[in-house]
Amino acid sequence: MDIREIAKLARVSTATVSRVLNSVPTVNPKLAKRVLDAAALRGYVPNTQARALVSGKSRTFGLVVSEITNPFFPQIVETFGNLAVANGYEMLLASTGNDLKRMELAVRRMIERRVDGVAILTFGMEDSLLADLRVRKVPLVGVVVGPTVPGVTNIRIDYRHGIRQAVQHLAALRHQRIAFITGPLRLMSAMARKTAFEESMREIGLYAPPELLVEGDHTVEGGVAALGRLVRLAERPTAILCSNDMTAIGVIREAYELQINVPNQLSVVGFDDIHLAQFITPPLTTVQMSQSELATLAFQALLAARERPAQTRQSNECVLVTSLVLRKSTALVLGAQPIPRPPDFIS
Amino acid sequence: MDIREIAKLARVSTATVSRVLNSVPTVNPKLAKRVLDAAALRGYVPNTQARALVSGKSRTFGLVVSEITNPFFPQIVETFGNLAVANGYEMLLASTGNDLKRMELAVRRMIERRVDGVAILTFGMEDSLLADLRVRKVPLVGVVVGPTVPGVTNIRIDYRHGIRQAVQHLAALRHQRIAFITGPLRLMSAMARKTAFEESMREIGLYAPPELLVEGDHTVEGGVAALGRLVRLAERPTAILCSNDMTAIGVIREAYELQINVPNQLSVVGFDDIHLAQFITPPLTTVQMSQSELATLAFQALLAARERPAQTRQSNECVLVTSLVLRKSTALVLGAQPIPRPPDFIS
DNA sequence: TTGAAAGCGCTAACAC
DNA sequence: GTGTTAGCGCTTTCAA
Repeated sequence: MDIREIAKLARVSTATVSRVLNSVPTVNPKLAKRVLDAAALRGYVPNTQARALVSGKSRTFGLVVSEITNPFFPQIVETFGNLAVANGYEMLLASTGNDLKRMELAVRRMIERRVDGVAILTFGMEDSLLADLRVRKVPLVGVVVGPTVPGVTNIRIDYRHGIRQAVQHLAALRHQRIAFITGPLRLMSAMARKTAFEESMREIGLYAPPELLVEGDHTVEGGVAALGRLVRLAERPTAILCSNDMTAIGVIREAYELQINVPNQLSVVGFDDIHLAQFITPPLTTVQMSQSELATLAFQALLAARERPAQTRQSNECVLVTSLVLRKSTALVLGAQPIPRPPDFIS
Repeated sequence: MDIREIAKLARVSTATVSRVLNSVPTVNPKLAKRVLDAAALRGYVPNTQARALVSGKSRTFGLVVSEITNPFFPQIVETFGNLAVANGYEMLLASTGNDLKRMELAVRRMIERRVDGVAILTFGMEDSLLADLRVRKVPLVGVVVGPTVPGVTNIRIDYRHGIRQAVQHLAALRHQRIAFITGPLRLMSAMARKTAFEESMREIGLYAPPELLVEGDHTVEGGVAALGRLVRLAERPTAILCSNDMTAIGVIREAYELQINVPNQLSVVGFDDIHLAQFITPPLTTVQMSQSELATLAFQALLAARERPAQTRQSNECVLVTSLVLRKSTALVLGAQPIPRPPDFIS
């Protein structure tokens, strides 16, 4: 069944059917109704491939993430996908696992399917991803940590804001020995978080000795291992800030194993605020980086690029702010004396 | 850049280029090399829409799930997506939230993009999903709980096997008051799990009184609420089997809140074995329903349907078995006397 | 305002 | 074994 069949049934030309289906306003309402009725009668659905072929637009956006099974990403996929559908687009999903081969495969798929734009939300716009897509003038948006990437919409994450809040929150609870468990330091995003931590500490006159900066890998297992190392220290930390929530979950799990009470003997703060963070025991205090906001920023940038000619697209930049969410995994440092209440002003 | 440009560069016809690119074996290797070189030189990538248009196959499979943010599904999406790519397909993802409107939208999208098959992994092949796709002879595969659905590949889940193992495991730990927290009972899958529980109990001469069967909703919050109700009982259960892992996580969280030790004062068993189950505290004993196996079964069925003409496709059925995974959230019932060791045979 | 017809990039039947 | 060519289903000039 095709447009010709509907045209014949409605006794108009295929051009008119096409116009009606694309809401071209200059069509006689009488004819339009005939077309719509015919289409409904036959259950006609236009063929997207034919449309794409002639229009040169696939109405598909690519979304590149690190790993769908990483709890950080499903919310992004969900939001991006919903926005896509709401705007008549489809989403081409690629999960690269930060692996070069898979990145190249992802790019190849995007090009084959002629996507109208690609959002790279792997927290590092790897060159292997960019080069081919650039040549083909595919609109690009991605998360940036270092210098602004030219010819691309940059979503800059303000790690500092949330991490500073976390550090100051811990300091307010009288913590001084605050450890930081990093992510894999080859990832720019992990590096940026670590740097933000160090700067935030320095800012309030605290010092994080090297033994309190331990490298994790953004997995639960990594958190488990990292706590294992930290408790062997002569002087243990009283609080731990983690580079992501999965790490924090690992820390809490291992603390339980080691009979260390969280938050009373050890305060733990995560990063990301994945959905699950509020449901672990105790509910995790963490720095929120809104996944839905990130996905929305990325999608909007792609949608905007659609209208604009390629040369007008100078690299613009937007910022995603992070901020602390207080839950139950932090407490006053053990043995801290409450400051005595001053005599009441009135009585 | 198109096939003609490559043809000209390689001094052959477009037909030959097409043959080379599709690995038709009867092409002169000399010419083939010229074509491949030309394509590589120009970075030529065939246009999938044009291919789809002429071949009538989009090389896209639809995947319908309930909710990507439900931790059960990302692994399915991952596996299905990887298999798709490995076989030259793309995945069209739809998340319906068991909502009628969204289901219909999903079907519409699938039809518009002319998918070559649809896997419905929402644990209930809703009629609103099936009708339209059937009319258009789209190969279908789905999870079935009740009677076999005709004209579709049915993946039947053997809930009984795993749940029976769970019940017998608890019984072996001397539990007699075993509660079951169900999912939303309008879902056939939740109903099937509940039934499997009741039958497994009866089978070993245990009885689950109505007050020990409480309705949850497959969320963490639901688990929290359900435990709240169970602890108010005059005679509390000593073990709880949950209809899914999220519920179990909720139970464990609330137990912590109520100072009930899991597993020593309360044994908890989940269902699904989501990735996270092994990382909560204590690691969750649960009934595994392999997500990757499910996705693989679904994908293979779609791939197989591709070769077969529509009428040959009588509804075939395959089974996915569930089975208990032992971790740390269950223990001997409190106060159970160990059975005294008999005098040693030798001494 | 509507229709006729060209053509998007590719595959496959047919001819050589 | 290779080339010529007719479409796949649609949009979009252009002419009426």
